[in-house]
Amino acid sequence: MNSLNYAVKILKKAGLRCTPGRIEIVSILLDSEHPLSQEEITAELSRNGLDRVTVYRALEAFLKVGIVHRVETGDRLWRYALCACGSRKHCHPHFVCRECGRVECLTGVKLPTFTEPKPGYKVEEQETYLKGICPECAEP
Amino acid sequence: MNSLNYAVKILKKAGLRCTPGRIEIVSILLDSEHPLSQEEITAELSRNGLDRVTVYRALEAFLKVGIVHRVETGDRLWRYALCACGSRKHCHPHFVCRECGRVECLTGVKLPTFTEPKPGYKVEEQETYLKGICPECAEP
DNA sequence: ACAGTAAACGCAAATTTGTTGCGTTTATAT
DNA sequence: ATATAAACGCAACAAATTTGCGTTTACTGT
Ligand SMILES: [Mn+2]
Ligand SMILES: [Mn+2]
Ligand SMILES: [Zn+2]
Ligand SMILES: [Zn+2]
Repeated sequence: MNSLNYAVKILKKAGLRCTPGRIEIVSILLDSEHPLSQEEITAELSRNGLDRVTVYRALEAFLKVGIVHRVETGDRLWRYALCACGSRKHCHPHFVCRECGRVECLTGVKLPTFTEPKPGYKVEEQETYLKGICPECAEP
Repeated sequence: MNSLNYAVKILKKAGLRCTPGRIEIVSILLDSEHPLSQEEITAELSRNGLDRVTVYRALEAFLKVGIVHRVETGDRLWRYALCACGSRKHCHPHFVCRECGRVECLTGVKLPTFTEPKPGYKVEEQETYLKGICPECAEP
């Protein structure tokens, strides 16, 4: 199944409307290997694409129903990726390259469990960011 | 030793000038149990406090010499806390309450080690945020 | 197929958070 | 005491995201 058809399926299952714009956003996220910002998504939209505001609102809606997760690396840019785990919660750590800024989902890596780091503190979700140098930016 | 005198010591040791403004910022951070944003710091400054630009520049200088660390919880607000470890790198996870938004340094909790999560990815620093409910926001 | 309705959209303006430029003041070393 | 670079204040700027509001469109049920 191509990513456009799969996008429709994802939206339907989430109870969202299948507008051409939202289908394309989901499909772009499906085809991307790493989390994307609004600007990166807008740049990949076909001609006569969507307004920025519309992209923001779509991503917010996707987050609410849990089909994407939001990656917050501290550069004040929000990036979004489709969830394999079907929840808006993070189920893997993320790698951030200090050289090229690229962000990557470390889907194969387990998160350690912090159930109650201090008495009375209930942990519901965990985010772990590993910052360093990616293979492409490493000295050859 | 009161926090004002201790602040002077910290600034001197870091090679920064001991201006009344910077002494007060360090002292506010010393007295705080949790990381503070520019706005929170400005609010605690004595009358005829500092310009907000000055506070930002002081925090940036503190970060550069490693006397504070910056906490980035994804709400687009940077918060700063004094380092026990004497480095700008994170040496403990942080807790974020989804109810009251309060951020806390979990100084007692060890960070797990991810040396090379994927082949070729060199990790230099790690940030871990635990999100959930703090004791004060938990149902009684 | 058709009408009603709430969701999605586009555009303009606003908001939030942090940055830059530049002239003035001040802490500190000599 | 003086020189000098660091620190400061103010105004303007900048980037990312949000809000308001009127219009369009996808779906639901005839
Ligand atoms: Mn991810
Ligand atoms: Mn901390
Ligand atoms: Zn890189
Ligand atoms: Zn709380």
